[in-house]
Amino acid sequence: MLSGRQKKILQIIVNEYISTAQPVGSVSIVNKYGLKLSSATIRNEMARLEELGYILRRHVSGGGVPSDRGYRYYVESLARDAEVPDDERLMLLHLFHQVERELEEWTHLAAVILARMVNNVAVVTFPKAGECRVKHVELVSLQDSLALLLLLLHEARVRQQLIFFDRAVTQEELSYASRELNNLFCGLTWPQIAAQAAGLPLFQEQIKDSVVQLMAEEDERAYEEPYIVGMRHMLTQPEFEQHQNMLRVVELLESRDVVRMLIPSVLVEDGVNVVIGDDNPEDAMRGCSMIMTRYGVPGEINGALGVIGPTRMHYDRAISAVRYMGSLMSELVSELYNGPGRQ
Amino acid sequence: MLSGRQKKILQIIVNEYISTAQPVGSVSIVNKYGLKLSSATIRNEMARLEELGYILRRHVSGGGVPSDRGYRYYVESLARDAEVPDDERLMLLHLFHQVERELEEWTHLAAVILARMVNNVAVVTFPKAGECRVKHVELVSLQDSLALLLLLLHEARVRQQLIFFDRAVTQEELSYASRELNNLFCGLTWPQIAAQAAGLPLFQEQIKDSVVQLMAEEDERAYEEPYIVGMRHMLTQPEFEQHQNMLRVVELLESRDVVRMLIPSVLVEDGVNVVIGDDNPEDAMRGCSMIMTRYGVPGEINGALGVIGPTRMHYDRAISAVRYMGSLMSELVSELYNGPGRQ
DNA sequence: GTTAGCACTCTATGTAAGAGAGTGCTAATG
DNA sequence: CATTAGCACTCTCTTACATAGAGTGCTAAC
Repeated sequence: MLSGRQKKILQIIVNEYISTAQPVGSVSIVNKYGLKLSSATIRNEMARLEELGYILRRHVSGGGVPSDRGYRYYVESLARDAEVPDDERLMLLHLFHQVERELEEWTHLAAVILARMVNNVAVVTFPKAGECRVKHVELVSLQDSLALLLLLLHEARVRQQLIFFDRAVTQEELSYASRELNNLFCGLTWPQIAAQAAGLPLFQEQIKDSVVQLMAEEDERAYEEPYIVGMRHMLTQPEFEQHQNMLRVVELLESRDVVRMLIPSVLVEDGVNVVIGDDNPEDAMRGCSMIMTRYGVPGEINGALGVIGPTRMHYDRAISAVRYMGSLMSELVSELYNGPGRQ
Repeated sequence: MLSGRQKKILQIIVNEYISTAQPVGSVSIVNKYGLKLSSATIRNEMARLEELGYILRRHVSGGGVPSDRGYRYYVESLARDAEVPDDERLMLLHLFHQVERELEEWTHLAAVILARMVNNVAVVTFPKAGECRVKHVELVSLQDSLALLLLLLHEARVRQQLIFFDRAVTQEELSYASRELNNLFCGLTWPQIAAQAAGLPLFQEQIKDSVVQLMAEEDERAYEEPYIVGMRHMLTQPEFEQHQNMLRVVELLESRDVVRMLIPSVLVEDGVNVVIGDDNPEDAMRGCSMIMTRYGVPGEINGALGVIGPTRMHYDRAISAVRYMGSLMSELVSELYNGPGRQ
């Protein structure tokens, strides 16, 4: 266990290192924070902190740098409860009400704003229901034997696909089929649709296949295209001045795989999730931390959003920003989903 | 005018510098390319080339580096006619036929492939018709007074918008309105729709407004979201080892503004468009070149695609790749647009 | 338990020297 | 007259070394 003084010193070291990116020495601690202690005492305590693994030294006589463990302690005991100041909240609310009432706009805006708030990369996924259900089916003839299938799913999500028939099909036939299939499919998930008895006209069968295929794809690619925004901010951080570090992270982020892989785990638990340094599954992300949260309507719609940056990051700011943005997006989504009628 | 020999030497210098990123000296030219000339002669010619502005020297006694002018000459006279080898073409064709028959998939795939072909950033816009026209209108009731407007435009592009009515509206009313409005709007542009005489039921008027608004937006934001892919490739280039250079370019690319601004000019002329170094309007792009082309169906659908990289880039490869990708995408688009019936 | 004092360590910075690459010029050559 | 050999010269890059500065660890005194 850390003593109160050790805690305090650790906090100072982390704060100082976070904002200067320079190893923190015992003298500067005394000078800047006016403790009623001498540098020698600080040194003793720092030696203890190093022993316990909370700080590291790059060289025997270089100042202290927080270890992952140090950051973790800092986050657990000191940075959890920060809040976004009221005026900033207001400004954000305002921003969100200025754009179109559309999920796509919102998720994108959330990513851009979040990235700017924390000066790092922001990740925001499009929210998605557990299993998609048909809301409406529409067929539009494009040419003789070519039609467009429009599939409206719950949460106002639209999917489309071209369908080629092996014979000419008129718009009337298609309209009729739309009505039929709407009655049959509305409200169902794709396994339910697939399980329906056959016996449809041949070309309706073909449409059914397309519907099932589209929905299966949709369910499968859970969080396909997260917005990943703000590299320009993150790359101004001094840790990325070395070309190699920078490259590894850019590669990883641009491929999106990592981010995508990480998201499912976030959705399990509620609240803000902080992954620091070594905890990252991916090697290239060892020097980075991620702060993520789920958002949406519990049990109905789930999205994830968060921040990625170097381990040396303003955790208090990042955590509060992520938490607030999550709650804001949850509100927006549930408003959209449950309808705006019931204020 | 350059003599044949000067041309040859310039070509060697550019080639050599492109692949090594090192200033090219007179001796290495003689050694590597087995010219029947001494290094002194090469030096004389290089002095002349420098005088004419085709090459630069960083220091009095550092080898030659192509200037923007040198690159331009190189591109004009030497790299215009390269072609993508047949086997690579086949492979690409194959790749495109493996994915879904969908524009979005294609544009994204084109960007990814192009970036990998040239080891730089690729830009691909979604193609877009000059003026969008209504193909189909559909209305789906979501709640009492909330409906979703689905607007299908030509080129199988779908737009959607939520509409709030000030009274409850049934699905029957909406379906009826869909049919009515389809008859009225089908094939029209938004100014034509807006110009139609009024006299519709009030809530249909509201739908009309939404349609017009959606289409106007669509026409306005011409090339909104180009795919910009492959930073990881470009950033491996040695010119981006300096943090500053890297930052400037990442910032520019991530903001997308520049790319968006550049695209209209590309669409004017046919063929592959090469912008080298200083020609770039944006300061931060001075060290970069862009190779762009339009694609699509002339006069009907236009998209742009191309490559961005440091001025020291494999122009022959880049130009041939862009040209081929343009023609490939044009084929795909026109096939989709004119229908696949007429091979 | 805390602190002053001091020797010690490591980095960062600046300077100097030498190697290497490449040039420009001059004079000789075919 | 174009070409070439030869050579002095220039500039960068690397290595080595010295120095200043920051910071520590330890010991002894308070």
